[in-house]
Amino acid sequence: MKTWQENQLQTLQSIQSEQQLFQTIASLGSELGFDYCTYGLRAPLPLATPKTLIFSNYPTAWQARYQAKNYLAVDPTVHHGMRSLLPVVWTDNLFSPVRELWEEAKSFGLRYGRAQSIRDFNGVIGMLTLARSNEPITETELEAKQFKMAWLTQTAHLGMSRCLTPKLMPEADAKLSNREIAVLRWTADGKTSGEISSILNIAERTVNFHVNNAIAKLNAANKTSAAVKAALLGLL
Amino acid sequence: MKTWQENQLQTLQSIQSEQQLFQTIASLGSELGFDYCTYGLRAPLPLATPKTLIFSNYPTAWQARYQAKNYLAVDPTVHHGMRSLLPVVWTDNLFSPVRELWEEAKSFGLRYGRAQSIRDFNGVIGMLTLARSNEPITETELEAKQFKMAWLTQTAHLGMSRCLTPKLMPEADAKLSNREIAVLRWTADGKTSGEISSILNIAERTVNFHVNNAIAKLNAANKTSAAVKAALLGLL
DNA sequence: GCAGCAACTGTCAGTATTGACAGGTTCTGC
DNA sequence: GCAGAACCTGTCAATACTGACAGTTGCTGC
Repeated sequence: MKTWQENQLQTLQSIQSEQQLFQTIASLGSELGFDYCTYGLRAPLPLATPKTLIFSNYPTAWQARYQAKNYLAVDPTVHHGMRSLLPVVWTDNLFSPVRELWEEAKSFGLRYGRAQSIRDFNGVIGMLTLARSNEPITETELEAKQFKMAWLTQTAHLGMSRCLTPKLMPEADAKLSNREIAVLRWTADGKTSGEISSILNIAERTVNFHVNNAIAKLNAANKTSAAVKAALLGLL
Repeated sequence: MKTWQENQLQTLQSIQSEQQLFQTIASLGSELGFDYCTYGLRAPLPLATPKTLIFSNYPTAWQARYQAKNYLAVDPTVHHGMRSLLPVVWTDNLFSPVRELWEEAKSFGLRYGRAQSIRDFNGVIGMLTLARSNEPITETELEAKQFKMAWLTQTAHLGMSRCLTPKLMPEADAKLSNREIAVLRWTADGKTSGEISSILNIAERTVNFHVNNAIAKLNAANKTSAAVKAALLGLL
């Protein structure tokens, strides 16, 4: 017999389309008592212009508004989710720096919500928000549901990132050879080609050879970019 | 009134010594029915020689044995925890590649266990293992406790990494200026100083100036190392 | 007003990296 | 036996980075 969690997990892991996956997640959120559900995913690369994807069943008018005003850049829940794994519940205090966003959200019926983020081993961040219009979230309810919500955040992200990571970051499953990995590791630690050649007892030319192969495999512009990509993607 | 989770969280966040913290975590594990508890933490830097810390109340003889045979390098639970956020339950199948380790562990009374890892926004990985000698872990028990165990994994790591990150990676709280961050971001994406000077409309010399300041603040040997450190530590 | 910081710019010599030239060895799987 | 991969090595010219020289400007907080 499978546990409830394993069943849920298996379901979420077997779905191949991200749209269907989100529908399933939203319905699990609904079972937990939340009409609205939003899942956001942020790739760690490229660093200067990070890619963010959002799946949501919020009212479309609010989604449009949110995008038009670029609320993503100032949303305190997003800000929190970018630097903490702890769940956060929507409060007046949380939204105090951006009163306008908060008032507008409430006018669209988004009054009570809870968000939590997670970071996987490819460096991809996922954030799941569950929200509703009517009933405030009580301490008692939190106590009862916190675990399930955390679990849903995690499994939702596992499923979604499985679908989306290959599209957003094709380099994530580059196969680096052992030598390429070793050389990149030392490079990332700040060693020059000459130093690495001493460490590995090979010619400096060979070090550069492996570095260049890694640069090509990672579709990087240079050594620095290759080292950063490999490190962020957990290839080292 | 605070929820059970918030209380636990607050307790774990208020303790300052990592030893005391581990004691508290172990007793929470005990409440969940597991006599043995191990928490391992792995810093993402340096890449070539990563630092790992382990806190454990396993029999000391087994801990010594584990270290002597360098089982850390082959332990399948560690291997799993390094690349997946999913919990893993000890099974014969899991340990099939390293029968020796598994037989020895059992001889020390480590028969039934469950491990899960987590990765925070500094890139630090934490893994919590709960184990016991006598009673097998049933599906029913898992279903009942999975959420709490996941929660404990998370809060344990939050507390432990709060204590240990400053010691292991002092650069983690380096304060980079806005320009330093911008320049490092583009550097990490593979742009040369000349390209960045065009992007930011400043002289190439100025780009190098900011890069050098960042290198100093991050205690890095060169540009590449600075970019990798900043990226892995989430400073960008 | 002034200290301190962030941001900006210049030159120059020495060192490192990149890209393109052209190979050889060793091992694994079919 | 042979293809393919990983691993290894050499030279050379162009480009990029590093470190040390020596400043100016503008803003913030005391």
